[in-house]
Amino acid sequence: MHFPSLDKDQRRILQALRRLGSLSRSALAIELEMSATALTRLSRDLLSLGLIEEVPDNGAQGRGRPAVPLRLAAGGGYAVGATAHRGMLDVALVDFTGTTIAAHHEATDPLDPQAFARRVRQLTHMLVDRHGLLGRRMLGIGIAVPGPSLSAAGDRWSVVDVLPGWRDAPLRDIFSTEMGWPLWIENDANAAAIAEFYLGGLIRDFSTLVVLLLGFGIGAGVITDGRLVRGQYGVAGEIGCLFPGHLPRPSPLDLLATLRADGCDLTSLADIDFADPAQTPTILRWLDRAAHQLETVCNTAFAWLDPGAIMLAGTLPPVILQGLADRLHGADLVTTVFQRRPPVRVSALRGSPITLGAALLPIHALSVDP
Amino acid sequence: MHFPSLDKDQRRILQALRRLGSLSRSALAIELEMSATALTRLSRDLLSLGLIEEVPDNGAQGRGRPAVPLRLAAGGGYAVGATAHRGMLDVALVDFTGTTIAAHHEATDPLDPQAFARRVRQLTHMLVDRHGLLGRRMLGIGIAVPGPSLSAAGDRWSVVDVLPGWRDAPLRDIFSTEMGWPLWIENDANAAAIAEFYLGGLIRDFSTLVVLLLGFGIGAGVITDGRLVRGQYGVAGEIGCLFPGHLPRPSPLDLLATLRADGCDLTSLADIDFADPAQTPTILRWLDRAAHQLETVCNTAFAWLDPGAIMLAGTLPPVILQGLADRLHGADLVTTVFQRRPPVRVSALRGSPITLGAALLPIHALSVDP
DNA sequence: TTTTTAATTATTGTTGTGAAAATAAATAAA
DNA sequence: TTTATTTATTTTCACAACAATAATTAAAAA
Repeated sequence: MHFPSLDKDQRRILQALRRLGSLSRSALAIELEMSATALTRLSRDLLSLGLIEEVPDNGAQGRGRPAVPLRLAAGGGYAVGATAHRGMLDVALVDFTGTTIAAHHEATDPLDPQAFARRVRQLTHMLVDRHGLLGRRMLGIGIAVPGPSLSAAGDRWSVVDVLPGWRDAPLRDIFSTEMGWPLWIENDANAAAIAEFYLGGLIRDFSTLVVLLLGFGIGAGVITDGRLVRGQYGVAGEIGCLFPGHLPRPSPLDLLATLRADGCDLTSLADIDFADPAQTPTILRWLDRAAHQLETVCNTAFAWLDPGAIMLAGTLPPVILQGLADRLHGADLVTTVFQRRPPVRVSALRGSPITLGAALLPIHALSVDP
Repeated sequence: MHFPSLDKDQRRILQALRRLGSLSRSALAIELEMSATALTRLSRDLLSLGLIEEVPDNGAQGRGRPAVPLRLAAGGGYAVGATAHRGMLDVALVDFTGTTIAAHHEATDPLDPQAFARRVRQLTHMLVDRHGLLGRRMLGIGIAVPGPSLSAAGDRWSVVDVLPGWRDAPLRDIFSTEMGWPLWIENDANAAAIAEFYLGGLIRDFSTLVVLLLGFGIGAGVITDGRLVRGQYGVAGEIGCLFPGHLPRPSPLDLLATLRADGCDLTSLADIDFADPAQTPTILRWLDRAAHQLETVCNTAFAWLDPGAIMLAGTLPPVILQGLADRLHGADLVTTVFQRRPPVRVSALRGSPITLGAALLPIHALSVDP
């Protein structure tokens, strides 16, 4: 049922195109240090698989036969991503280039894994139908889950208690029997890291990065040398434990609680409004405190991992994330190697990086060797 | 000049033997999920390269043709490791299994990179001669250097100022012109991590680990999924920066300074003696403080990297390292996943893990794909 | 001698490879 | 307009690597 696995050289071609956009065969041959012959053959195979395509109408380039650039083909296939949250369900479809084809968001009652899988399957069928993808190649589905990315046995997940009925469930079995597609299950922060890597443009400049996900709790996804870091037991990046239990953590829920304690009458994260004069002072104060708490996180990330960038992502309004980034940017972080400024950025993705990253998991798996 | 690079499957065989000791061809075929035919061919090649050998006199095993276990061949080659310290120079030779053939330690005046390379070459020739290795295959030399493991340009090293004349020197050029052997240059803590991985037995149980190196400063080497983590700019694991500049760091030099401040008349680390009643109280006090400082380091290591084990290594007497480990072991670390105890251990290597790790670099390079 | 398990050897077909030659498609020059 | 030149890509071709199957040999115990 899996997509025929690709050659190492084919993978290298795809990854080069993902990083550099479009390149002619001869430019690829130079970039990847392969013979033109090999490149002709490999690109022919990838073309016939529909994973890449020739760029039409390419302008004048000087003497000689004009080069025909190659690029990833949107029609190379599509992949599905789904996120399991408390009280909501996100599904996204992306094409082979990573572009979003469709996204769906809905509020739900808490679902057990079986019900979740059934609903995701329904939604996928609906979206596939609506966007005319029936004939196209389905590369697989990625599911982002809050909690560690592996377990002792390798198939059970210690999902945090926001999802009743999920703890220690054999998610892989449940999902794959329910859906039948090639399946990837990943921690939500890791999924977000994948999304920022491929869609946030980080792949162009960096091979090592950290994504801080301020969601229901606080987690991090780590990529080094283009690979996800999961750790010995799958709990790498679980930085929530760095915050003492009796103190508030710099999460969106904490901001909400802070605002409420200050007398603001908010019911959900969506009500947070930096422009509201009643909220502004509290938010500013919270930003200072949260940034201060995150300083430690960033410092230890730099010390241990030396990422090319730290991305902030999560459910907070962009203004607020930017406020955190500005404060961290001005802070006295330890990354003074090579005189660079602390490269803390804010996610610029449209759509949930978690769900998009989940959808990219099947595509990522095509690009890196096992 | 490089050793002919090995096949992916050949590497897998070598790595399996390194992890499991010795296995028969059929056991390897099962372990690595390859056909017996393939295993015959691959092992024949490795045998003729002299990298593996058949284990003689293998006892009775029941009916059927007895299996002939294979193991790594000590005669498969030798590798050299050298460490550049302030005021001393370490060289070690290891065989292909990683066993130490010879080690040499000498005090020197501060050397510039050229003089260091010349001296290392001299010593290597001497040791090769003395141990009759002339006909054997030289796999290369690894050099461990204090400081980041890469640089912006990729060939210059920001070696810390303990080595005058080394900062920003093009070490790769200098060493390879001076010595002519296949060359690896690595951060000292990373080298120590390689040594603990292969020689400390960690490879048997873990693929992710952290080595804390308490040397002149304090650094760490990180291995995830069997690969060294270097980070975007080669400063991953440079955890010295986590300690505020105005406070003492829990390094051997700091212990020495603390002892002196308490009136003990010591001239070097070698004079530190836990059994000396004049020192014991100070050392105990220092242990408590140092362990407390290292708690943060361990916690952030667990949070970011989820290592299977954290090894303590360095120039301190084993009793003192063990004291640190005991305190960390009892401390309230965050690694309560799967109810395991914090796996903080003390290096049990005989010989300097830095120099041994440097010597293992050429061997490690044979085992992992680029 | 038979049985059992380990390891090797044909045998065959597939696949991937680089070098060199050939072809394609443009610009520059005559 | 024609021809030469240049660069990109493809084809041809001889060959090495490799895997899987089946048949064979090896070395022991029953």
